[in-house]
Amino acid sequence: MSIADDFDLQNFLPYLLNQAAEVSSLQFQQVYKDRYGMLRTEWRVLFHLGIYGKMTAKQIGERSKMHKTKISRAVAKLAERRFLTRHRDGADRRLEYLELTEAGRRAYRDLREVAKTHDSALAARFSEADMATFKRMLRALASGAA
Amino acid sequence: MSIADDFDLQNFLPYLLNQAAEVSSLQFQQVYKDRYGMLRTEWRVLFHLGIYGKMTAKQIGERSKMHKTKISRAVAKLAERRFLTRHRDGADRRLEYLELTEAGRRAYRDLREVAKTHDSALAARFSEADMATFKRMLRALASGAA
DNA sequence: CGTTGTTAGTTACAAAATCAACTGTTAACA
DNA sequence: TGTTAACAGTTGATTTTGTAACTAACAACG
Repeated sequence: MSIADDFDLQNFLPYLLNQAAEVSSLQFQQVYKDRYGMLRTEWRVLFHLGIYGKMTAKQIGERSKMHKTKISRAVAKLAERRFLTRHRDGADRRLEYLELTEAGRRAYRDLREVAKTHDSALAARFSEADMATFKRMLRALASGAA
Repeated sequence: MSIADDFDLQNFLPYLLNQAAEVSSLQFQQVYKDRYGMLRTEWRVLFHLGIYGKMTAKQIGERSKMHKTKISRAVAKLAERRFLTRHRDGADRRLEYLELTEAGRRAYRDLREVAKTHDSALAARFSEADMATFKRMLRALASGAA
């Protein structure tokens, strides 16, 4: 096996996907990190609330597939920084509705524009048809179903 | 922004890539974790040595783009478990050549087969043409160049 | 030589992710 | 009701990662 093994890491999908994901996340990461001191989990929660409006931690978990402890901690930090507020449900007091404050909405709108620009820059490197195929396949892989 | 924001996370490339990468890594992760107690960094180092034969930590870093501290720790664990050996270069004693032991080669060959099977299963879900486009785009994104 | 800079790799400390156990609440049903 | 199970969310302990500073070795050049 020493020299010239026939297996190629650059063709192994999980490896390749991870490398592409890492590289493409980096630029955007610098923005939310430098500008708002956020973590990946935090901008994700922010975006979910920005896009869908008021929702519970549980619902965010279902949509994002993030583990509830990550969400709990991200929510705590966003609340601490006054980007969101929490209200208990009157009927079922286990539930807590999360909603962005005005500051949170401002941050969301700002980052959304950065995301759109970033996405366009990436998309511009490929044809529209290729990009459509690409996203369709990513969604299929992300959804998992064998 | 509350309801029906026009931005869609499912179209935002860094997010989508991360989700696809996470899902597609999971099955393989379970194998190297359960079967050999390895971490992601560890199987990567193992594969580099399995594919390319004897090389230094620096060279692994150049090929994999992993940070040298990750590699250092992965190498330490693999050495501890007798999957690889280290020899100092006689001429330049800063360099350390890493090489798989027989046990390391066995683990590599085993995991390589799992990887191949896993990869085929993923590939089988798409046409060959789509898969070629997909990998070409992933490589372009991974290589970074704007 | 000897000083300064560079390189390969490691270690120490802080930040973050993961897993399990926990609190407080509602639901089910004998 | 009372007891047990299920659920939303939090907390704590452990593991893993990331950042910086470090050690040991070589190189360049006065």
